[in-house]
Amino acid sequence: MGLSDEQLLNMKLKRNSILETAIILFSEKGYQGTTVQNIAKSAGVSFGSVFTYFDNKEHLFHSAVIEPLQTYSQQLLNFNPDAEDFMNELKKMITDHIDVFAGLSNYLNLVVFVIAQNKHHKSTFEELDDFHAKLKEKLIILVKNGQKLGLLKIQDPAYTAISYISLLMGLRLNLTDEPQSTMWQNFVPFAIQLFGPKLN
Amino acid sequence: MGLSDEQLLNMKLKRNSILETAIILFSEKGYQGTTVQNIAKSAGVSFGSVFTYFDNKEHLFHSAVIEPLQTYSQQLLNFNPDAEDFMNELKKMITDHIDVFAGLSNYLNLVVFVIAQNKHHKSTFEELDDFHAKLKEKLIILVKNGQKLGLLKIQDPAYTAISYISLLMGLRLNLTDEPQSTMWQNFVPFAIQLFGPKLN
Amino acid sequence: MGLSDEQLLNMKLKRNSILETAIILFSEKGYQGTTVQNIAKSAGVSFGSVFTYFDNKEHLFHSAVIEPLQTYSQQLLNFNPDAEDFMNELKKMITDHIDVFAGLSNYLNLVVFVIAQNKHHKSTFEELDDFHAKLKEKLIILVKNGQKLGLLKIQDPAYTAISYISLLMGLRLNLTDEPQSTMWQNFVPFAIQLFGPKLN
Amino acid sequence: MGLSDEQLLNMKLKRNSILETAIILFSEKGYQGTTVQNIAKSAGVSFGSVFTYFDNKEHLFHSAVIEPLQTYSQQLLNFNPDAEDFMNELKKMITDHIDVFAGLSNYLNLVVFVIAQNKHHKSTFEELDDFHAKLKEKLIILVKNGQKLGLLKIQDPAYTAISYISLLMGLRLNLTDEPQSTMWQNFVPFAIQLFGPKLN
DNA sequence: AATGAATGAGTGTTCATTCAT
DNA sequence: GATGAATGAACACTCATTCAT
Repeated sequence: MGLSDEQLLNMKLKRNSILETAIILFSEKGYQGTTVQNIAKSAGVSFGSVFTYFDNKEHLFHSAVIEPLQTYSQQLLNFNPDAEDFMNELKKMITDHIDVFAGLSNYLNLVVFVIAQNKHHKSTFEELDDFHAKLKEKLIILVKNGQKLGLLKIQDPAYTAISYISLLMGLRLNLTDEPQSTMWQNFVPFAIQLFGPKLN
Repeated sequence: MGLSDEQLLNMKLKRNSILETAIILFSEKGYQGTTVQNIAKSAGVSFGSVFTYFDNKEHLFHSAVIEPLQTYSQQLLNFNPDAEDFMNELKKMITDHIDVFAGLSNYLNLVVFVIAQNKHHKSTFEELDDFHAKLKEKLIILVKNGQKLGLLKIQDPAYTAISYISLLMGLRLNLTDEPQSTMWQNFVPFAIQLFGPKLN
Repeated sequence: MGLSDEQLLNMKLKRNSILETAIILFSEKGYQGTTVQNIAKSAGVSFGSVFTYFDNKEHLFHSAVIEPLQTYSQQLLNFNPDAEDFMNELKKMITDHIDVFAGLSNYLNLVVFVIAQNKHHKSTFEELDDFHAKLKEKLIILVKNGQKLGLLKIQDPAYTAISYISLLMGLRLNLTDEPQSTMWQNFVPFAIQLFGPKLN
Repeated sequence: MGLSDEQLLNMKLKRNSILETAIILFSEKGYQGTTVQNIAKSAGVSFGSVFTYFDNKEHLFHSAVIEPLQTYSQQLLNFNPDAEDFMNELKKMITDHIDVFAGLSNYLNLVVFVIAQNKHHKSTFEELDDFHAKLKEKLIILVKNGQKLGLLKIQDPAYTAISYISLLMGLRLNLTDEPQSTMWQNFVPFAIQLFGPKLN
């Protein structure tokens, strides 16, 4: 006997509720500082239900890090390195990226925990690292095009990409308290400068 | 009858050994992921000895974060915002800062943990934040002077300072694996660009 | 879906088993001399189960002292200070009290520990003290009535009550080893004498 | 080379200071609730010194219970069961006993702990029990004499002795808070009644 | 004799995981 | 599938005792 659609929907909602709660709690208190009980209570589900949806705590953590990555990954990779109107595309990309990072508040803490404890969360770290490599590669292509077009100064494209990503992550750490405010947009010009534009 | 000089020296060494081990382990596995037993074994002292030198685990963590801060703080504040040869001072400062951050490898993870879990490590966070504010203020003065001298483009000095610090922290996170290599120096030009120099 | 009736009954039995074991062990070895492990093993439950039923050791101790008090309290207050046949009521009360104290063997040690360490078990002590005050008050009324009726010699009713309670407690301490024997009944006449009866 | 008189005196004083502190602390917090560190600090001696004077904690506890017993024992046995003026001797004895118990405040807690935990403090308990037996025997002789002289009603002398000792101990437990006040003397008539005097 | 650092067994408590209902 | 009681390994911390100085 299969489950009714309603039941299936219900389960999906429940799983989501657990996952979202987990992201918040893990990001505030870390992996070890968060208990399964905490998550269950905050998510309003019974203790045992957490294990119905996730094999164990480590899997839950993994899902909390990796599942949102799909969305963010799309948003962050959503630029055209071969765009004709290069400078506009660059500005648009940076503006979009800043927007995404401004909204990441809880989630980025998770990423930082995984990076900091990469030996403990090995497979999770590797998935994050894959995305990081992908983003870096696409940025390198972008930079190379900008330089070919004579719109960016000549400087190492890989270091440019790393600097840029680092700035975004560093900002997220430094502005932890900030409301996801318009203030973030003020950093767009600084990010652009890292790319070495010949004219602003 | 007090303790002999030799004993006192020995105790100092022992305390140091515990503290340095704690920095490494806390930075690799976080506060909750590190056990006092771990630290004792790695430091080659008995379990009980840790408590001879530190009241409890929280105090040990606090010391692990705050005591090295004295050294780093001096190094990072060691620049002259009113220097006559402004551009040279700016380059020298950035080169020095990059050097310091290149060597921070384990320690910065600790800082990141404190920022990420600032509610849990409240008093520790506040001390870090004090230093951060101090550094920011001094950088702002520097930027203002550079702009007054006509050597830097006009842009908000506070945002400049935040961008710069964020870049340094972001780099440290992204280059976790890197040997404290000469590679780091390649990021100096990118950091300089954040300050908006009129001529490179 | 709640728990089945059978489960609920089982839990009740388990809680009781822990509590009774705790009373025995605490009374034999004191609060600090008894470990939670001891109690769990003697009660035949797992270590963790103790904490399923009692928040912590202090709460368990509190329950071990206070819960039986309800029963004993009823038994000890079960006399009529205004009875018409005064001397019979007095004798009946004393006989009953001696019976209760004869059966208290383990429990009274607990009470004694709480009194002796009243600063450490403050709230528990206060609850015991409340009962003590209630018993004393009711005894005072009884004595006053006996004196009004001309059946008891005139002596301070409060001191009479204290002497009587003290005798009961002192006996329990001194007869620790005694089987809860008929021997106890031999002390009834001595207790009566404390009340100063004009004719025996 | 022997120790000077001054040194010997000093050691005696130090040992005494430790012992007296131990009596107070053990009586307030029990054997397990008191740490050697506590005692050392309160006595104003170094931690290690405690072990210079007492082999271990158990020995210290034993001494704290047994050494004062010499004094109290003498005071409590200081009556003449064959006195000619029987009733006066009885009253004097009771008055003296009440005085001693009024002053016993801390010490009696110790006794109670030993009785309550007699299995744990076995040898200490036995020494206390010896004294108890001695006191009981002497009281029995006294009672027998009083009955022979026709001054006390006929009742079992052993139970009389036990009742009397129980009353004293019970009072001490019940009046823990009381200043060692004159109030205690008010209980003399009640104690006398336990002996069954034909005329008061 | 005096000191207090060193040690590690033992304590109360937490918590991920299992499993019967 | 949902629940939460049961379990015991693991943790931070305490403390009696030892011992070098």
